[in-house]
Amino acid sequence: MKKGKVSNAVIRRLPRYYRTLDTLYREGTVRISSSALGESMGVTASQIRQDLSCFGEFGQQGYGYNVADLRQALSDILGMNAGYTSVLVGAGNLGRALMRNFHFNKNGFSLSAAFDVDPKIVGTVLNGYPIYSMDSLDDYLAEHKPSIGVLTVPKYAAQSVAERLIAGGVRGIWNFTNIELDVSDSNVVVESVHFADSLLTLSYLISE
Amino acid sequence: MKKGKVSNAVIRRLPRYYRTLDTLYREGTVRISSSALGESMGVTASQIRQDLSCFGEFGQQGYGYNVADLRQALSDILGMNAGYTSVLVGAGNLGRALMRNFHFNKNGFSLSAAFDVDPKIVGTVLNGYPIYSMDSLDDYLAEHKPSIGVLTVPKYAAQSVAERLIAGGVRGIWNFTNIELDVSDSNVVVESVHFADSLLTLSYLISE
DNA sequence: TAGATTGTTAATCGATTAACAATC
DNA sequence: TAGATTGTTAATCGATTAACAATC
Repeated sequence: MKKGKVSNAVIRRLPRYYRTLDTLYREGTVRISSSALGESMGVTASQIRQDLSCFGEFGQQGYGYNVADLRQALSDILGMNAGYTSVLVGAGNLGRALMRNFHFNKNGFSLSAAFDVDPKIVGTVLNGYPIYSMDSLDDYLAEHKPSIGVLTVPKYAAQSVAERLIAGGVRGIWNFTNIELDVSDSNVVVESVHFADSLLTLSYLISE
Repeated sequence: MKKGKVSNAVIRRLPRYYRTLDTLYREGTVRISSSALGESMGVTASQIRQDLSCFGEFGQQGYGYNVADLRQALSDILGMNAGYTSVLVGAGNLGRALMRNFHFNKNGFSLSAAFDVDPKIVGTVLNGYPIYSMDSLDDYLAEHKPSIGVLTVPKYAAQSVAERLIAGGVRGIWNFTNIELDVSDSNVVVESVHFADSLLTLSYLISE
């Protein structure tokens, strides 16, 4: 779908474009110009037009962008309609918080199952998601071939579980553990949510 | 403490420098050169030296950097030793996951209390942190003047709670809600953890 | 001392912004 | 049509990398 080399800076802005367009769409806004969109997001109109031009032509001279169409285009670009599937490994506090609160479906990912070592929760169902034993992870991966694995295990288990996920064929790991995963397979993408980095950035900013 | 204008790109790299140095420190590494550090982090030695030069001189020609000293310097730069305090608002799944698993102290923030609307948990203590009623939030802020507020409330409550935190004098908000907070006070910093943006970035990357 | 490695200046590269012809 | 706004090219700005004198 994508063409040419899209810079990381652009890629990181795409979700926010989508999110803003989605809000406008839900509010019933029909059209918006790059300058109005830029104003509302605190970026320049030039940047928006330049960024979008990496993927095609979505606007119309003299009119701007149709909100519904651009939202749809962005969701396609982001792969939200590709039918990606996911499994979650580690149904502790954070894993359960994601299972209960995070809208996987709204973001294009169906979550099919969770895995944990704790026999007290293995076999239960949380918010509609079954929790299976870690022992069955590898067989499950082989059978269902999920696109990504959500990694919410304790730190010490992170690397070994990541390797099992990769051996099982996932294409991406959504990493919530605070370690740098050592992933040699260059076809597997790791996206990390580093809570501590975020808090320390805030700490720096309030220190200035 | 900081001098001059430090670019956002540099600021965002600081926590990772700290994290890497901390790991080296715990492993007992005494000294490291910018090239060795760069190699292990996947960045150039030039960038590390250039970044650090924003804050002072921490190395020694022919030797490199003393790991313990540089780690300490980074923690100072990040404000980890400034005695910052925090409160958490919204003790739902995510809030409780943070209270149980996130090491506030290791990151220089003492968490003094949590607040929630649910009468079933108000008055309880979780992992040593007392959970108080939302009704008492404003008085608590006035009395204790925490540095930051951790915002883990439901979406619909986010903006109004943020305003109460700001009125109560916090200098920063660590925002886990998926909305763009409208903060007019330019002295208050908002740092957001956008789960959906992170997952959508991963989605894009595996689509390539 | 000789070798290593810093901090910093200069060169390069890439990303953002400005400008404008095309055109709805 | 006239006004508005795009997509894109050119100009600017900023960030990264390379080079090297200083020096431990």
